[in-house]
Amino acid sequence: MYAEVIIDIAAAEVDRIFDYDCGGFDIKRGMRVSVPFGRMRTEGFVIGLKDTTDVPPEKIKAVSAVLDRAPIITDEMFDLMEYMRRKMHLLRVDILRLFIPAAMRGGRVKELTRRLAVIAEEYRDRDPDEFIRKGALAQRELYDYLTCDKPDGEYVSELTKIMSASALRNFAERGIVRIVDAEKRRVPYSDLPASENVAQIVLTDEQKRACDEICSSAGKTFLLHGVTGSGKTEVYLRCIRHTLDLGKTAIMLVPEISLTPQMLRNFRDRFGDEVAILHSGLGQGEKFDEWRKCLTGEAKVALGARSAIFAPLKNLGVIIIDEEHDQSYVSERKPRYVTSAVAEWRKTVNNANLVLGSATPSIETYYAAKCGKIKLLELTGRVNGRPLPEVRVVDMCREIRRGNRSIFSDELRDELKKCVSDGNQAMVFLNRRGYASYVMCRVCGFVAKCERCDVSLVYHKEENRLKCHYCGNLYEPLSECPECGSKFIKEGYIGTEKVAGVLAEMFPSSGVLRMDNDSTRTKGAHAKILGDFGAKKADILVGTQMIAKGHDFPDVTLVGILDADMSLHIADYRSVERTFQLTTQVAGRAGRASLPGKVILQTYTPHHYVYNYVRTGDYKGFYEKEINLREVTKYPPFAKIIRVLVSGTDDKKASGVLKNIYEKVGALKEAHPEKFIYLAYMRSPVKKIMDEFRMQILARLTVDANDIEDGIYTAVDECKTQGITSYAETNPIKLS
DNA sequence: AGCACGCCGACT
DNA sequence: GTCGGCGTGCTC
Repeated sequence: MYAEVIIDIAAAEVDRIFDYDCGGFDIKRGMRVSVPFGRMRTEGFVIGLKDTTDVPPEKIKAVSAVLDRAPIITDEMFDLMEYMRRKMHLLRVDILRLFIPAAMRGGRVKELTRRLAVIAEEYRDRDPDEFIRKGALAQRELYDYLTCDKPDGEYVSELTKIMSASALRNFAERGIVRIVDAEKRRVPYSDLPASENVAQIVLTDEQKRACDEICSSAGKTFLLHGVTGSGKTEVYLRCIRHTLDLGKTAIMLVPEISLTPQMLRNFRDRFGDEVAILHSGLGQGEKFDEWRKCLTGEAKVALGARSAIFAPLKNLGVIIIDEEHDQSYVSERKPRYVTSAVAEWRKTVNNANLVLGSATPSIETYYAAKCGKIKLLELTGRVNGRPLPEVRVVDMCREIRRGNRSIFSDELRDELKKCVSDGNQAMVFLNRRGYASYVMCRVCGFVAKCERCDVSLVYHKEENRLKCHYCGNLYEPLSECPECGSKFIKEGYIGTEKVAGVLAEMFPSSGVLRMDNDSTRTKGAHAKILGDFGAKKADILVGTQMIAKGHDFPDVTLVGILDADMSLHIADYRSVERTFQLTTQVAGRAGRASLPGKVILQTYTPHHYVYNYVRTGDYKGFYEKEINLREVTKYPPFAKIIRVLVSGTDDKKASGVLKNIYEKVGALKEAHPEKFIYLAYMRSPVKKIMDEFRMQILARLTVDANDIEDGIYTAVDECKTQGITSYAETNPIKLS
């Protein structure tokens, strides 16, 4: 018997099938094996078994160990691997690595069955003084922990993190603690149905109709369009409940940021132990446990961020993607994949339903719904019947003309004062972190730039350093211009750090919290800031788009949006859409409970059409305007944009590779000119990052040009060169 | 990813 | 003469 093995090394050269002799092991497809590879020993995935091989016998080596007792990769996932390889041109290893938790790789989890420590029956209700000597504090602590906190036992691996390992060994030797096979542990099913009575929420007619539509279908895709507070989550929960009742399983995806404790509690309340949580905040061990619960069928619902779409659940009945338009569903790093494409695939093979939910769907999704490709379900009212907050658009040019040069308009300042003195809370949104976005000499125009990247530096006051937002490099702040020696240094656009400072001065007695990439560096900082604000330890929360999503603060009555134009003037066909989504989302934070909300949106282009639709909360109006624009200008969904990015430290070599790819694409255009709307190559808008020069090819194709799209991806594969990174992406979310 | 093979410059 | 630079190629 021969095993077809994919070696666990992420390199294009070894992303092939290697045949190994099974060596008498009972190997099944989907298990991992340890194999000799060249002069080393590596892990590999068994993707198939066969009786004969074409490889000459002298080359064949034997598997040296089997790492799993049972397959960890299901047949569905192997099919998905094949699909992703064809469609997205990814390496098989990279895909397989996405499917399993990191803890499984590199022998970090040696045994598939984990060891569980339980207090032995005969020691359970005895006086510990009889068998633990007086000074043995570690033993005493362990005994108390296992009898009181973990009467059902605890994993040895977890236990040794917080308790003395030697005390545990001592107990095990004396028979006080029994070490049992974790696989045999029964799930306590008993307490599960109890929580159903917590809240018997009565659905609105719209919610009920949406639930009925979804639950009575199979193999369909839905867009659930509903404003903030329209009760989408309740619809999701009901659909999942219904799916479980049918004996099927469910995946629910949310943007990482929305995985708040409330959300988790919601799911735990409804689905108890049947829900597995999968997200990056979990420790490796925890993640492994949750993932295994999915694989063994112990869990029926997987709740998590993007990567939870790969949860190893069998018999999927429904997949839900909440905040469908969110950028976090497109992976930016190494294996680049689009979550919705994976979801669509899993939906199809499982004959499951796919529910895309959003208050501000992406134009492409709404278009698909309008065309009848997917089914549109709408929730038009808010569950509490509360009107959407009033949005006031303030012209900042007018403020300047009137002599107000501060970052706040008079109206926003007055409202902030009123809000705080009324004992309410406010949120101030600015999508730019740091203190000042660039530092410029007023005499000669010198702008401080990063040595390694083609971007200007941002001044961070707390650190008193100039910082590069691309590579993180820090520089000494400038007191004078290094070019001309002048002391007239001007600070550019303000960031959240400065706003927080100004507000702290304006409102010395009310706390001001700041939430952005810089203030949430450390683990748990996130939860702390939100927790403090929720507990009203501060009256004002300043932040970037981090504050825009999924948090309910009942006492927030005012939302200030500074410089809403920021995302508007980015040279990108989606910039208007993004501005609409972002501002609408931030605006939705105001007035969620009993108090009415107000939003003050500051802009230098108050007459831009997008603000009209933001003001009235008119998604459909915005959509109509935008879709017309896309149609006449031939942008998605009426075209497909392919971007090829090539980068490397060697500028010449990189541009050589780009030229090679461009020639191949040019040949494609020659053969099918009617499929190309646009084709060009150029330097990337950010010419250099981390000392790597970046250049790109942009192609705009007709929507039916799937073959050309694949041709471009193939051209990129064929031009892979040592030391040069290159990749293609379709409808990229950013173009920098 | 590793590691060997291989073909040109400055050292004991 | 040899030690060693890292370019290219192979691993069932």
